[in-house]
Parts: sequence; C-alpha cells; structure tokens
Amino acid sequence: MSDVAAASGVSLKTVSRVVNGVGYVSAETLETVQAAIEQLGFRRNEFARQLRQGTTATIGLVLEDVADPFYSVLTRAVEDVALAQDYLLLSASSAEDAARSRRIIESFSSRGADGLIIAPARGTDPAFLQAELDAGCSMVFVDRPVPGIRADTVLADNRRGAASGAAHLIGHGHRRIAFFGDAASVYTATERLAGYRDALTAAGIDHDDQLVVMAVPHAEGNAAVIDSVLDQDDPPTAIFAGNNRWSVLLLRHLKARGTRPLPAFLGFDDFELGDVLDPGITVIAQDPAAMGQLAAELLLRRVSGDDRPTQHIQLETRLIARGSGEIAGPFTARPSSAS
Amino acid sequence: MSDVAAASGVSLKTVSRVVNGVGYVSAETLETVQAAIEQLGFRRNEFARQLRQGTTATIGLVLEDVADPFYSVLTRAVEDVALAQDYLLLSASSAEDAARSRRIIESFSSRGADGLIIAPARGTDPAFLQAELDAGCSMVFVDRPVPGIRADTVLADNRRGAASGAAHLIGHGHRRIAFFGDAASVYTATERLAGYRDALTAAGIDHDDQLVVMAVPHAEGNAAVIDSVLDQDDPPTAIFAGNNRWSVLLLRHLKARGTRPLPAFLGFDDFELGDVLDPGITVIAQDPAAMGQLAAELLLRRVSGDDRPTQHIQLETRLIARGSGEIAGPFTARPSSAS
DNA sequence: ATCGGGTATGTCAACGTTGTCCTATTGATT
DNA sequence: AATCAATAGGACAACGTTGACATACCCGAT
Repeated sequence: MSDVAAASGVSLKTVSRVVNGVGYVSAETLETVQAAIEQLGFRRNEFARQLRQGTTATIGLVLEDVADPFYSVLTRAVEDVALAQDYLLLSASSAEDAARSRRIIESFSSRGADGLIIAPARGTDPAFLQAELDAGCSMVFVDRPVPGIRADTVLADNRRGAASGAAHLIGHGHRRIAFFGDAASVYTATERLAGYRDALTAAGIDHDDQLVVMAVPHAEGNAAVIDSVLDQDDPPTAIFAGNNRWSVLLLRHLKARGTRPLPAFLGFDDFELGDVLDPGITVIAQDPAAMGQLAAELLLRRVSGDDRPTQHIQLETRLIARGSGEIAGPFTARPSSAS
Repeated sequence: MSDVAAASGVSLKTVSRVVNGVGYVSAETLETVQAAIEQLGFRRNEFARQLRQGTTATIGLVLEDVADPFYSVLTRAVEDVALAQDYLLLSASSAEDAARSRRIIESFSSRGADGLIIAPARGTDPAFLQAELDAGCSMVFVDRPVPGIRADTVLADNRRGAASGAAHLIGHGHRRIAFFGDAASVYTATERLAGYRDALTAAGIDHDDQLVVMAVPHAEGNAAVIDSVLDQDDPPTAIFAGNNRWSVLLLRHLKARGTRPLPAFLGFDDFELGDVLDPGITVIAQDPAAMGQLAAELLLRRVSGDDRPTQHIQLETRLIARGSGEIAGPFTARPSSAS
C-alpha cells in the first residue's frame, strides 16, 4: 500500500480511503490512486486489515464428511449464503472423529472465524465447545445438537419423520420391519430408531431387537449382519434404512443376494437415482440445502449481533413414495379378494 | 499474549518462545507460562503471526460445485492431505461462473493462500490467473487445464478413456451411438467427444452430428433434445453419457419414457448406485480421490519451494462393465446363428 | 471580517506477533 | 583467574492496515 502511495504521490491514508471507499477523496486523486493500484497489482492484505479491525468476515463449517451427498449439498448451500454476504467459508470434514473435529475447530477459531456451523461428531466434548462459545464465537449446530450446549440448532424432525416412514410400511401390511441405523452414539440414529418404535407401538406391534441393527454403515462385517437379519426364522418383510449410507449398502447387498421376493424398502434421506431404481425407492426426504441455508443465515445474523433467544429450527421431512415402500406385506387389507 | 506475560511475570518474548517452542526457556518458566496460558485460555492470534511471518499455511480449492459427487470426493481427498500437513483449506464452488470464480480466487489470494488448486470454470481469464501466478501464488489445475498457463495439471485421460468406452460399445455391435456431453466450452466435454470420434473413425463408422448433443446437463429443454435424438428415423442403439450429470439425467429420462428395448448405456465417470441399477451401468471410471490427493501433494511440494519443471499428470481411466454397456447391438457378430 | 460546516488530505498510534539484537548468568575449560 | 559457550530472558522494531485526530482549504451565511 505504501508503494501505491508513493507511486501516486499521496499518503498511505488516502490510499486506504480509496481502497475502502470511505471518507472524502477528490475525483482526481481517486483516479490517480486507482491507476497506481491497477498498475502495481496491489491487493489489500487481509491479515493486516483483520488484525487492525478485529473483524474477519469468515465463518467455518465442520461436518462429518463432504463426500457424503447429504453434507455436500448442505455445504454448497452454506457457501452460497456466505458468498452472497461476502463472507469467506472455511470448511473441513471431521470424519466423525472428535479429536480431528477439535483440531479443526481450534484452527478455525484461531484464524478468527466469527462463527461456526457444526455437525458435531459423536464424542465431542461439550466443555470445549462451551469455552469457544464463551470466547465469543457464535455457533449453530446442524443435523445434531450437543447436549448441554445452549446454541441455535437446525435439525430435521428425525423422530416424526422416521415414525411416518415406519407407519407407511405398516400401512402397507408389514409387521416385521427391520431397522438399520447408524451407531447408537449418533443422535440422528437414535432419534430415528425412536420414531420407528413410536410407529410400532402405535400400531400395537411388539418390538423385536432381532430386527434392529445400529452400526456405522461402512463397518467391517456388516454384510454378515445384514444376512443374519434377513435370514432369521421369521424374516422381515420390509426394510427401513436409517440413512442414505445404509440405503446404498442395503440395496447393493439385496441386489447381490438376488433376494426374492423383494422386501419393501424405505430409506431415511433421499439420494440421487433413488427414483431411477426399479422399483423406485420410497424415502423420507430431508432438505439438506434448506438446512444449510437456514443455518448460515442464522449464524450470520448472530455474528452481526443478533442476540435474541436461542432458536431451535426443526425441518419437516417429506415422504416420497416411489414404489419400494408400497410393496404389499402379508397383513395387507385386501378389498374382498379373500371371499 | 501480553496478559499471559503479565500473569506469569515474564516478558512477551518469553511467552512467544514458549508458544512456539523455540529458543531457550528454563523448565520452571515454561511451566509457569504454560499454566498461565491454560488458565487464561490464550490462543495465538494467527493474523498477527501471519502478518509478521508472511507464511499462512493455507491453500485454496476452487471447483465447479461441491455438491457434485465427483468434486465432493476430490475435495475430501484434498482436505485430508492438507490436514495431514497442517494446512488450512479454503474451498468454494465457482458454479461454473468465471466472475464468481475470480472473486473467489481474489478472496483466497488476499487471505494469503500459499497456493491454489483450481478446476477452472470455462471462460476463466488466463491473464488474471497469470497475474496471480506471477505474484507468487502456486497453482495446480485439476480436471481441466487453462490454455496458455504454465502450471502443473492433474487431469484424467479423457480422450483415451472416452475412446475406449465408445470402442467397447462398438465391440458389442453398435454403430449408431449417441453422445451427450457438457457444453462444448468445457474442456473435458470436447476431449471426450474427440475420444468418442476417435473410436468411430478407427472402426470406420461415419460421424453423424444428429447423434451428438453438447449442452449443460441441467439446461432447460434438454428433455426435448434427448427425445429428438432417440426418436429419429435411424435411432441410436447405444448411448454414451459424457459425464455423471448426463448419466443421471438420461437414465431418469429413459425410465420415464419406458423405452424398450433399452439401448446400451455407458457413462463417463462412475456414480453411486451405478452398480445397483438393473442392468448395472457400465462406466469409464475416473478416480477423483486420486486426482485430489495428487494435486494437493503436488501443490504442497510447490509451496514448500519445489521448482522442478511443470508437471502434467494424467490419470488413466478404467472401464467397469456392469451390464448396460454390454447390451448387444444389431451388428453383433454371432458365433454362427446366422447359418 | 468572521464563523461554521463540508471537503480533502495527512500524521500517528495501535492491532498481536515474532525476528534481531542485546544483556546476564552459569559452568566448564583454558 | 580469565575465557568461552551455552543458557535464559528482555527491549524494540516491524509486518500492513485503519481509527482517531489534526490540518487546511473553500464557500456561503452571519
């Protein structure tokens, strides 16, 4: 900047005024300085600016894995909001590892992120997050809350969504519905399991633990686990996949087994090509883009000083019937074909 | 930091020494200072550090759209390399918009990114990139090069990959193969088209422009375009999708039309569930994770001062036959059933 | 003629860190 | 006893920017 000042024969401060477009600068000087800036290829050093001003116009996003379509869509939505408001977005995948997640958050924080959007990894230490919050870093949690932390959350209505899914299967004549969910330590997984159980209870169906698998989808040995569920004496006639990772895994496995007749299938969270498969896959769709957008807007409001009470936004899910969830089960009420 | 110094009764510099672990500090002082740091929750201000030191340990990644599975996997790979070497990753989607891309690059650059990994949007101004390069910002281009820019590239072997795909279809008896590629201004699209044509030429098949569509996959009116290609007098018996966006679009459209018999289908770039569809979708698979990893490693070497000649890494593609590409066409050589 | 307010520009300090240079103590070697 | 090297710590400037404050000019209103 001092080079520019020297080149255009004005003081440092005047160049600063031109760069920032604040204060009084004559048209003539403005032109001279802008020409010098152009010619020297000057760009403001953001570190110095941020050091001086204290504001960074940066937010961070920490989620499980960008490569997961759910999170990548969410990321893109956050990006768009950030860009529209001239914020820079830092993002990184925690890989569902609390230590890695902590490293990322510390790194973002020491880089002066004004706020963070976090999909907390299981095992995240609430005390650590609280310390960051106390240090003045706003946070919005997406997809999952952190127990004991008072901060805004944007969550899907996992429990009711899962209940409506299970009810849908029950309505199509199923009583033995297998549920495959993520590890029980994952918030969404237990919420969805609870929803599934709600629906069973409401329909007067006993819970059968033989039908429930709670495990990280990509874990070793899951193929054997799936087989053991499908091959039991009184096998399930319908399958409820608790997230899109499980959906893909189960569909792949079902195809490989060539299981016939095909059990009814319903997945939590939509996925690409779910409509192209035959039958189309019935899903409880979430809206990751809306989740990201809402979280980002909420965070940016917080960052700009909005200190209204903590908000907990719950996004409704939507059942999309495409065929697989409408495969009739043995308890289907038939109009009168029995007579 | 001065608070810490005051609390532990030492000078600023000594605290700095403790924080950075350089220079001589007695065990006793070290302990006192560390206790004060812990107690005050001190965290080094990275801006000041970077302002002083000039080094940022940050790299940037600019690509078309994180929500695209190809790029999201690539992003994750870059992230992992960056994290392993204690670099911070900035990333943003250009949305295939040169102006947005430029804004992003400028923002990354003024934040002192040591280097950039770029999947250039079409229409990117080479002069602008050259100016950044001259300013000392290393760059590695992935997926697409920028004509006229001397910088490292990590690209898939699009042309040979596409040629092998088209040859595969020809080998299964097809002569009329439709090709749907991204807009002709996109490097990979024209490379793949060229590969497709290479294979036709090698097999002595005339090119028919009626069979070629080059357009942004999500453009309005593409459904009509697809129909016009499929419904011509001498319709294609095989379809070659030039990228995964087109694959999804085409498969969805084919299902909606209920076209029978199903044309043979082959897609460039693999996608999730390609193996679960029936028939499984034959693809020319790229390796986005390898692309991201190689690019990141290359960039980090450059950033650390490696000034060996520019490297152009070309990644081989791999044909994965799953059924759809092996549907026989009318020119299939049959053992002797003709007699 | 004087004042006041808008316009235009400059000076200086400060943001929090670290590199350079300086001083002082210790203990072992000459 | 003098010297040297290793150890330990401090003072100060500098990184590039901007906020606070000061200065000076011009023009219209008193």
